[in-house]
Amino acid sequence: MVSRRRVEPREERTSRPVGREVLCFQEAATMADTPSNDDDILDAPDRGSAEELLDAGGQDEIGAMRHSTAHVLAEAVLDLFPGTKLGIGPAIADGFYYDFDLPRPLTPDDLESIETRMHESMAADHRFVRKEIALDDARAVAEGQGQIYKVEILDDLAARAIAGGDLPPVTSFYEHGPFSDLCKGPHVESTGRIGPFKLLSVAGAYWRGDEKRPMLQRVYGTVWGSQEELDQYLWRRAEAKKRDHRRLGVQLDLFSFHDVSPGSAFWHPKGQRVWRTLEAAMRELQERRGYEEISTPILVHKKLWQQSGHWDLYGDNMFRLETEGQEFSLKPMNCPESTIVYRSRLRSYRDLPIRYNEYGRLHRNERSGTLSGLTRVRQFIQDDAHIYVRPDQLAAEIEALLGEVREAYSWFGLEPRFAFATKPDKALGDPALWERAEALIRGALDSAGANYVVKPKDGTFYAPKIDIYIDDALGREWQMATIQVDLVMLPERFDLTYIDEAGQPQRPIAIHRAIYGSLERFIGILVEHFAGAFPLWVAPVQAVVIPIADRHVDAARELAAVMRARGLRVEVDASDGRMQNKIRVAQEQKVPYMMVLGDREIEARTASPRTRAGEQEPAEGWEKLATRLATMAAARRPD
RNA sequence: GCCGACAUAGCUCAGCGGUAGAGCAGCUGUUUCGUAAACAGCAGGUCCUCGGUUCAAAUCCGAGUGUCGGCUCCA
Repeated sequence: MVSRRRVEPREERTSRPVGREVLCFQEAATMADTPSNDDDILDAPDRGSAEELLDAGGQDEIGAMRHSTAHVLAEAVLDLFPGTKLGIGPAIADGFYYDFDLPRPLTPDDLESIETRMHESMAADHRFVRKEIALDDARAVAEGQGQIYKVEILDDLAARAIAGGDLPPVTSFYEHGPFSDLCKGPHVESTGRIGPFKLLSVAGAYWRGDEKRPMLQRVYGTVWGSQEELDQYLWRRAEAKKRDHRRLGVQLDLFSFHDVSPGSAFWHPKGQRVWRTLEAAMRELQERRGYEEISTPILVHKKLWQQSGHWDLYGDNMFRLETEGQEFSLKPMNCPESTIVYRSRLRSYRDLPIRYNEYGRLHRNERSGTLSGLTRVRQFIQDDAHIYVRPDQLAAEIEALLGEVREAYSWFGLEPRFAFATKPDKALGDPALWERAEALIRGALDSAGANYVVKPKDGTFYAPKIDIYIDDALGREWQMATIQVDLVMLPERFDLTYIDEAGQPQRPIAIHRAIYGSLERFIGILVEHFAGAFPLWVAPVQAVVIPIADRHVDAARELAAVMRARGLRVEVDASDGRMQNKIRVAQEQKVPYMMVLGDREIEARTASPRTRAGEQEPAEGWEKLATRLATMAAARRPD
């Protein structure tokens, strides 16, 4: 079933505030989010209409309040910093922002005084009054006030009105107290109706998102209907900070970053154990599903990238180097090289599908400002695979892939959601091929019964794709897996063929797929999702044996050996500390099971595991216990 | 890359012109303990790097690097 409703950005939850949801001004809204070159995926006959575009977040009450708070923020800033030029101030998920061109950078102290000033405005309970005004008059007013950004918006509005003839040459202002702002509304009745709020941060933001335009200062804030909701939101933020994988990565000794290689993780033994466990699980799935693993060079001559199209379209993101007058690049993707293996001999229609998986080390030269822990890196490894199929096999293969996604995510208790991303503006290949690929994907999604949304123009430059999203334990959305159906880059550019029943060469279709995506990123997300308390099967240390006194250490080592013989990852805490302290340490390391060993247990050769949840399980014989835990771990359950 | 902030012991942080501190971790000793922190002592730092101002710089200024919050980009 095709989701024919317009993809509604408001429904997207993201892990950070994204200011594109709802915008105050027509042009801003148009620029930010409206697909201009639509196809039948979208059914929005009224898209572009003034009514829709001007809706400033007031579709619901809380949106109207957030937007109203942005106005009060602007009032306060204008009051405290005369001469401030206003940008735009929309409602966003969980709050609002306003962009300002200020005489000097804002500090955290400024936020406090701005908040104070805002409280005054709210106490005064100014009414929000809507004023209709002719565009020309509005422009004159804005110009008189030196509000150059508003003038720009009004000029654009006027241009559209003239060009389209469908806009009344009238616009609206909203006034409250001394403040007036170009705005469609709606707003709450008065400033006194605004709930508890808090200003959160200041950040730079280009005017209209264009890096060639001036950088404005964006103030982010949050506002809620009740103190309780505000507190809950702030708690969620604090909780997210506690779960931050960069923080837990240090605490749990999983990985570190160093300035000798910005954007690339150093994996410590425990992190590497997590890594290898995930990799082994995926390899097991892949072998079971008919994949064959390959391995290709990291350092590759530019002619390969010229052939694939990366050199032109992706070159800025590639690390290049030169030797003996020849230019090479570190590979940013595995795909072009998989074709070399494919082409190493003639392929028959009977050979397909061919499924090559590869855990290749990739380098992408991400801009320095975008690097962020494990979620945005310059070096990473994907659980990557390239599948070559006949056209008649495509639908079945995609269905199988959707099944793989569901299986793999069930190991972590994650629910995948699907999004179908179509042709971007900057794309390779014949538009007819794109149309065909998109139709095939939609058909496969439908027959797999997948529930999905459509993301227009969000495909890669060589393929439409299915992106898979999950919501983590804090309700944050993450993009994870991707399935890309490539009729262009690999098959056409590398002239791939197979010989059909009639002895004629035919073009295969290539599918690029990664289910974890980058292992780095996936582990980072898992750390945050589980707050570091990995499921038993993933935990770097699955159990710690805790001898009560020194005389119990030998027995503890024996028990550990019994458990290791069952493939469990077990450590013995033979330190000088007291048992209580050893428990505390294991607890802080989020070790799933602790086995306290004293005279009683050793006598009976039993142990009673304490879980990290603080539960005490009944005593069990060593062999039985080891077998039980090993069975649980092998089941790959999400707890 | 751009805007802003930050960078002090392994970790978390204090000090903010007079030459470096705490807690935890580590080491040593005492303790041998029954389900989330035993006690004592010791050791540990080119205060990110380079340059400048100053009698004197961790502290003020500039540049660089890295990190963080965003913008932008994004397979």
